[in-house]
Amino acid sequence: MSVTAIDDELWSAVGDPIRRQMLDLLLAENGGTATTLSEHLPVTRQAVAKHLGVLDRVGLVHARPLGRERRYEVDEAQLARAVAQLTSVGAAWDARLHRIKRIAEAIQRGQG
Amino acid sequence: MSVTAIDDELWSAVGDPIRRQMLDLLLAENGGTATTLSEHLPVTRQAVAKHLGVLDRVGLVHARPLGRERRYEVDEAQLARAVAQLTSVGAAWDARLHRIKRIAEAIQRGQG
DNA sequence: GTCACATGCAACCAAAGGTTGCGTGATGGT
DNA sequence: ACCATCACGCAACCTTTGGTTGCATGTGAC
Repeated sequence: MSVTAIDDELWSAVGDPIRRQMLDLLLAENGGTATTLSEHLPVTRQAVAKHLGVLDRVGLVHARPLGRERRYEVDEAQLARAVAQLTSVGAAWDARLHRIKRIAEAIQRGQG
Repeated sequence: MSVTAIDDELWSAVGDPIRRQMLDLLLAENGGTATTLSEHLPVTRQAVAKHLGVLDRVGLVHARPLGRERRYEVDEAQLARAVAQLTSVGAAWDARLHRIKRIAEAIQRGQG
């Protein structure tokens, strides 16, 4: 199996900078709507709504109708899973880099 | 500054699943060309060449003409930087999640 | 009821990822 | 030296994705 044995959908969901900011905002303000989020972002409400759709589809957020609003909240378990995957990929690359470094050093010793 | 105080270009470079696989392959095989990489990937050589262009532009890989080939190698320092950023974003979200959990527990204690 | 506001929907645009086809330049065998 | 081959680069074209504007709908407040 590949080093990046992760859920590509989940990764690509957090791969977009706007979506990352949205997750930040949702965490910071404990939820929000397309309208409130768009006030803090450089894109329109409709663009935010589409991103919320993406995040919803991969389960990173959930919507709840609240009056005439549609309030979104972060699914903490799913975000934790995404964080774990980020960490995992980073760790894998890190391990490869370290292994390469060890091999390089071994060669150095052998030749030096 | 935002929690995701990272270089968006660098992130979006590793945000693409094909490019992540390419980095894996380049690390595993200690470099490669568009042709050799495409043999292990579900896309054409031309697509791989475009991705290599992206990775090259953000400095994650460097090309070196070698005979009639154009061999690419990972820039270890830059990849380490990318890994650090992945880890950093993950850590930030993780901290927020933990803080939320603590607050929730405090409320629980207060109400219980 | 009516006015305001938050959404939802549709059409339209631009950039990114992908493909095919073709031209070119260096390798290598004869 | 010659020619077939292999690796590349370039260009045209297609599809998806992120973004916009404009308009219709529904819910809340007064």
